[in-house]
Amino acid sequence: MRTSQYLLSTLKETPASAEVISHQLMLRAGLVRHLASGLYTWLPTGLRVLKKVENIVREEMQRAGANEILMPMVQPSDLWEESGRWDDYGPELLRLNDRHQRPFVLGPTHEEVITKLVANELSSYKQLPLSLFQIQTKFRDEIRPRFGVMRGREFLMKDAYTFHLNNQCLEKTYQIMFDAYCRIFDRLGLDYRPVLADTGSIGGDASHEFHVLADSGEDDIAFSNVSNFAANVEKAEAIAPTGERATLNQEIIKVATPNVTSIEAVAKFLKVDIKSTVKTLLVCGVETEEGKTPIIALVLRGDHQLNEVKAEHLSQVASPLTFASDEQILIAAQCNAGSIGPVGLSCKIIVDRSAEHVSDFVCGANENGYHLTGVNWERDCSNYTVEDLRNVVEGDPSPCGQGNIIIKRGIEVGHIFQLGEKYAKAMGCSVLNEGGKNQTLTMGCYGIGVSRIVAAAIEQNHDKYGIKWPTAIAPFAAAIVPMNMAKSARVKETANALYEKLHQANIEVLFDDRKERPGVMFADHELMGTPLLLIIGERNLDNQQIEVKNRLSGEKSLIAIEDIMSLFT
RNA sequence: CGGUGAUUAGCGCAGCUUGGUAGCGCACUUGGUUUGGGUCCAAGGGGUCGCAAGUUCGAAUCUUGCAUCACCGACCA
Repeated sequence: MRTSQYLLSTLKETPASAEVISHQLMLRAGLVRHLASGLYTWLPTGLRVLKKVENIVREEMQRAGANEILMPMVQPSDLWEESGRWDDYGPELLRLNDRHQRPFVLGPTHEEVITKLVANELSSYKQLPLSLFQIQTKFRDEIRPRFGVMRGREFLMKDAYTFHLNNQCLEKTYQIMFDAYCRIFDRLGLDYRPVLADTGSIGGDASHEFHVLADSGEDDIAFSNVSNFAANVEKAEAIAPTGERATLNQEIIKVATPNVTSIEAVAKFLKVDIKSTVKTLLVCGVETEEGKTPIIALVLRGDHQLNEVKAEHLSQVASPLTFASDEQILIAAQCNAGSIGPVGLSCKIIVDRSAEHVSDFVCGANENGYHLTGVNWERDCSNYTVEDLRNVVEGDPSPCGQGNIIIKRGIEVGHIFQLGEKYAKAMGCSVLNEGGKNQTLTMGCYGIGVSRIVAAAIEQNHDKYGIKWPTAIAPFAAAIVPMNMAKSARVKETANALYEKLHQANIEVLFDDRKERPGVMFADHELMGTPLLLIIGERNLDNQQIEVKNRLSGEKSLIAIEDIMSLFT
């Protein structure tokens, strides 16, 4: 490709709306352009990278035995009604009507379509297991798109679905997919980790997320500093403190704490360690048969954070997690949110394992402007149950039993899980088994955010000059950068000949034939992250050499023109 | 949806307090100059100042409403 025929749109200045480095560089290097919130046009350079990621994903899926298909993005609503997600999915699902006022959705995912397809196509256990995948645009009307293509509303995703007669078979395929994912991220050249994940509303047994480690990531990942344990903080168990609770030696006292509501302020005001306080959060419970919403108190140690996923999984707690309104709080505790405590509370009380381990603690008095000190479990409050409710924090013992937790940020680029029968049952997806009986299939599903990977790769690979693409996904293998081609016939001839040679050899090379000064060219190619610059100048032509600069290592070297192909083997 | 901030040329910004013919840098066009790290000089083109209403002789500037965008929280590949 010659720059004179190429849409090379680099920017010197960073657009003000771009917050994270990958978004800034994607705009500056001319990879994408913003159209509307969460919607981006991929320019030639960006599309080249996207296609490379896509191809690696495709090759590894095929190697794992999956068949590529392509499903429609626009899907009839009745499929979604059949699965129950027409009501469950919420406003993230973009719904639209066609000219006959028939309702459709823009596909955020394709479980319905594929399960229906397989229900129609398969009839015998002999056809199992079956793996299908597609690489396609998804649309999710995200509440808050951000960080460019990292969280767009429209994005490119690889979604694979596998179908099995039983769980053993599903587990086997799940492992094959797990391994395929590892190969994909290895080939992409990214620093990533598979981590244990919450299975979410879908349920099922096993689930892993694949995270690219980066400080700008939106997820917290808990690692063990000793073993290879890794889990999303949402999922990581906070194990119960060991040993006996310290013996109580204080009497319960009510103290005035005027206008002090937050737990930090209370600890400071009363001059106690925040670890000797507990906080009480009121949430909605599961609706009763009479249609009433009970209130449930969740009690955590003052310095700990509620893990909403864990709370939501409790059978008594409403899902999605809903905090009690101010009115509900007033009715349940006779006070405002800043003064609630477990003592004397009449609603169901669930105490976090760590909160249950403190003695002589401080908590709200269920009276505005007052807290209690010297409170103790059992003596002062006994009607409660104990659960794991909090987020793990750095230094906690690892749930694997080895070492302590450290926490790092990650960008979720893949998620695999065992779906079970949920969709197969709903969509009537079954085959005849060996005994000639109808048997519902069990499914797995496996996603990769292809466009997100592009952004994640940049987050992990850049310097002050621009992007440093891992070789496997660089938009071009090399750029030919001639010095003052307009003045030197020799440089021009050599550059053209070199370009023809590389082009003939199917090497993706960008020939910078602009009439620009060298500095401009260098800056642009470094911004775009081209791995190799082939610099042709009068200086080295007497020796039939050109200079090669490596973007990743920064090394410069001279190479004989005739040996140029050795760079690409 | 809640909180914060923004909206003036393709991009980055000034002008608004104190209303009076819309400006700077980059980019773009033309000519010259320079040519191994974003040269320099000159001349140009490009804006109904987010939209609407109001106040006023006069609004980018003051008032009100609306829209859009971004960031912080719940969603997720």
